[in-house]
Amino acid sequence: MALAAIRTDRETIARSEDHRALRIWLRLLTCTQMIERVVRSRLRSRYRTTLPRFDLMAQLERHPEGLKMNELSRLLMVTGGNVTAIVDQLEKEGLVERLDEPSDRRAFRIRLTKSGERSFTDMARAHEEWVVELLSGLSRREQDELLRLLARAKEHALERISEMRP
Amino acid sequence: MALAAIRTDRETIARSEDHRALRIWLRLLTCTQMIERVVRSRLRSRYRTTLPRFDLMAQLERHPEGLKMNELSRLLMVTGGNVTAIVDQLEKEGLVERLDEPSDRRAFRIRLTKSGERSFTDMARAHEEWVVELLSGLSRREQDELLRLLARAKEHALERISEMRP
DNA sequence: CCGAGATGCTTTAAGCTTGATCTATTCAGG
DNA sequence: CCTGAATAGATCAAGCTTAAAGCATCTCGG
Repeated sequence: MALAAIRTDRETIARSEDHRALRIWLRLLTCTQMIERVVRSRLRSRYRTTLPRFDLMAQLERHPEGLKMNELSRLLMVTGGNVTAIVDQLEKEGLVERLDEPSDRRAFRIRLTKSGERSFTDMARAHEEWVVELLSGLSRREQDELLRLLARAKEHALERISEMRP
Repeated sequence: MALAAIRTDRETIARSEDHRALRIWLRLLTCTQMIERVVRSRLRSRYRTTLPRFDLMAQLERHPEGLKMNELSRLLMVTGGNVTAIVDQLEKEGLVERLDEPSDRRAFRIRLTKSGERSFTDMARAHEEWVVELLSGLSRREQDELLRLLARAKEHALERISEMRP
């Protein structure tokens, strides 16, 4: 829930030029949250898991040699404390394992177990189907254009962020 | 954190047609989360508040006559239990008040206090500046096009959702 | 070689969120 | 008028998330 100050029904006519930015922001939020809600709900009801766990397993699936906690933290863009708790849960379910890192006794290397690999493959297939279906209303050209605009919005926002002081 | 199964660095060349949908989804997520993170951080450090509270106050600012809990729940798209906790916190800080609803003894009407109105006006101005700045890298035409594509993506996704079984 | 600073991971408190459940109240139909 | 169903809001357990603090370990410069 992260709705900005804007007219009663979200996407209404802007009061001024500046409101376009607020409307874009609001639409980004509602689109993202709508798809996220569907995905979260499906993962919970069909696989008894959660989206953060799924995402973490997705990162591990792409790195068969495993990832360190701080690498997971960076890739997933969440804090180390959060990664610790999610890895704890997955380890408890036997889906991942913590392996010692010989070159650094502070660190661990997290890897999917065999059970975790099978489980993830199953969920990933369904996940892709859901996302494809939810976004299938856009034509090929519209999808390409949306990708391009989101990429531009992101890179410009990143520029602004690096220029801003906290 | 809701990253899907996709190539190591997020926005890489799709393996197949279906991956375009995943890439769009991923870009939606990273754009949204990036802006959200900035806004949350600013609200916390400069105003000692949180984004959900800001959003709730935004809804109340537009309804001077107040809103019932279930109306807030619907507008903010979160569960009633969540609204209860956030209203509790804002009431404790003297920013909102719960008024009896004469026609229904089960219900309350939530309204901003004078203090809450002043506080919100202050934050809303800053919030709009931040969002405008973060999205200012896009041209006017690109912003219009992004709004249009997000609207189309949303309406199509809504259609799919209403057709899907849970 | 040693000490200060940095790093990796964990723990803690606080906040948000959901879905299920509970109590009090309202409403509609017989 | 009465009863069963629905509704409004609160509570609870579980999960995610952050920022800050703590401990163990590593690195680098003097």
